[in-house]
Amino acid sequence: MEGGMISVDRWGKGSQAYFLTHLHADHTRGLSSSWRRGPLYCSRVSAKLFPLKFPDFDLSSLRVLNIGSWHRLSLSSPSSGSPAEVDVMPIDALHCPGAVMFMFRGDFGHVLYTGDFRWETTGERSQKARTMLLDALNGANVDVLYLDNTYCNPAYCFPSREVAAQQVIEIIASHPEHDIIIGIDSLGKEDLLLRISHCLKTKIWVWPERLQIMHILGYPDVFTTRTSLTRVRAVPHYSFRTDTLEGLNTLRPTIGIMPSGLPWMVKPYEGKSKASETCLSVTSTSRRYNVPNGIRVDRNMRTVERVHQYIYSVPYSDHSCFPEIKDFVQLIRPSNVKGIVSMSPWYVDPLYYLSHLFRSNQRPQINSPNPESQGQAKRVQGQGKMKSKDFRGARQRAAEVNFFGVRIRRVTIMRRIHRGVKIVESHDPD
DNA sequence: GCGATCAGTT
DNA sequence: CACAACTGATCGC
Repeated sequence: MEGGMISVDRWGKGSQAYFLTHLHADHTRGLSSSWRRGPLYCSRVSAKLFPLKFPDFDLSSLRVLNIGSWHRLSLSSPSSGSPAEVDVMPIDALHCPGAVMFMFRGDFGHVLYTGDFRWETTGERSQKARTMLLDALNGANVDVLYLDNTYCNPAYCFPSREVAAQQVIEIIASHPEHDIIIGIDSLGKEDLLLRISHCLKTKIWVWPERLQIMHILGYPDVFTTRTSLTRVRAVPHYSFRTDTLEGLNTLRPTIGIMPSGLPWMVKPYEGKSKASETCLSVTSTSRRYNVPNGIRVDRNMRTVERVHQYIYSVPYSDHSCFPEIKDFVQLIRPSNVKGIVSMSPWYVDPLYYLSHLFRSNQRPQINSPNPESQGQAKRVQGQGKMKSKDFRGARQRAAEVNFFGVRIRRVTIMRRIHRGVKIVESHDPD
C-alpha cells in the first residue's frame, strides 16, 4: 500500500492535502495554531469559526470548499511522483455547524468520508443532502465508504431531532415556573435552542464564548449573556452535574435537560426513574410520532427519561442512529466500508450488522461473532505486534449484556483511540 | 512555553 | 456499564 496523499481529520506528516470535517475537539487533535503542513480544506462555516478555536492560526493555510461543488486538486502520486488529479466535493453532514462529508474522486475511484453525520430522512436540509450525494455519485459506485459508526448497533434508535426538540419544548412548557438548564457542547445543538426560543418566545442564555459562536454563525438575536432576560440557560455540558442542579434548587426550582444520543449522561436518581411515572406525561415515542418511510418503528426507540430528581434525558442526537446508518449504506451500496472509529487487530467491527448491504462480499472485521473465540483472538494478538501504549484504555470484555432492555451481543468493545484517516491510493480494504 | 498524551468527568 | 466531547494534569522537549 502506498503512502497517503490525503488526510481527513488527521494531522500527521506525510500527506499532500489535509481535510477537516468539523471543529469538534476529537477531530482536531494534533491541529494547532502553529500549523505548517500546507493547505487545509474545510467548509466556509468551519473557516469562519477557525480563529476562535485556534487564535494564532495562519488563516492563509485555509482553503474554503463550497458545499455541493467539485473542486480539483493537483497532487502527485507518492510513488511515481507523476501528477495525479483528485476531485473533492463537500456534502452537508448535518452534524454541527460547518460539518461536512467529503466525496473524493480520482484514479482510485470514489471514496466517501462521512465524518460525523446525522442522516435524517425527514427535513428539507436532509433531502437536499441526499440529492447532493446522489448527484455527486452520478451513478458511480462508492469504492470505499468511511462511515461514522458511532451508533452502528441496532440497540441505538432515536427519533428525528425535530421530534426530540418538541419533547424538550414539552418538558419546558410543563414546568412554567422552573428555571431550565440545558447541557450543550461548544458546537452543535443550535437548532434545538432556536426551536425552543421560537416556540416558547423566549431568549436563551449562553456563556460568553458561546455567544461569540452564535454571532459568527449569524443566528438571530435570541441569545444573551444576561441572566435576568430568560429562565432558559444553555450551559457547557461539562459543568452540567447533579450537584449543580441540586444546588440551584436550593435557590429556585430548576430542572436540567440533557440532549444526547445516550441516556446515561447522569447517574440514575435513586427513586422513580421513568418520566411516565412523574407528572410529565411522556409515552412511547414510536407510538406517538410518525416515522418516515423505510425507517421501521423499533421497540428500542428511545424517548424522554427522567434520570434524576431534577434532570431529564432527551434523545436529541447529532449522530445517526442505527436505522439511519442502515438507510445510508443501503442508498450508497459501497464496495467496502470502514468505521471511522479506529481499528486494532482484535477490534470487532460494528459494521457486522451491515455486512449484508455491501455491494461486494467484504466481510466485517470480526475475529469471530463468538465471544469466547474473540477473547482468544485478543489474547493471541495482544501478545503479538501491539505495543502496550496502543491499547491503553481498551475495554476488552465481550459479553451478552442487557442494552436498553433488549438482550444483544456486545461487539463494540474498543474504546475509540482516534478518528480520521489517511486516504491512500489502493482499492484494498486492509 | 508548547504540544502531545493520559486520566477522568458528564 | 455504555459514548462523544471536553477539561485538566503530566510528560518531554
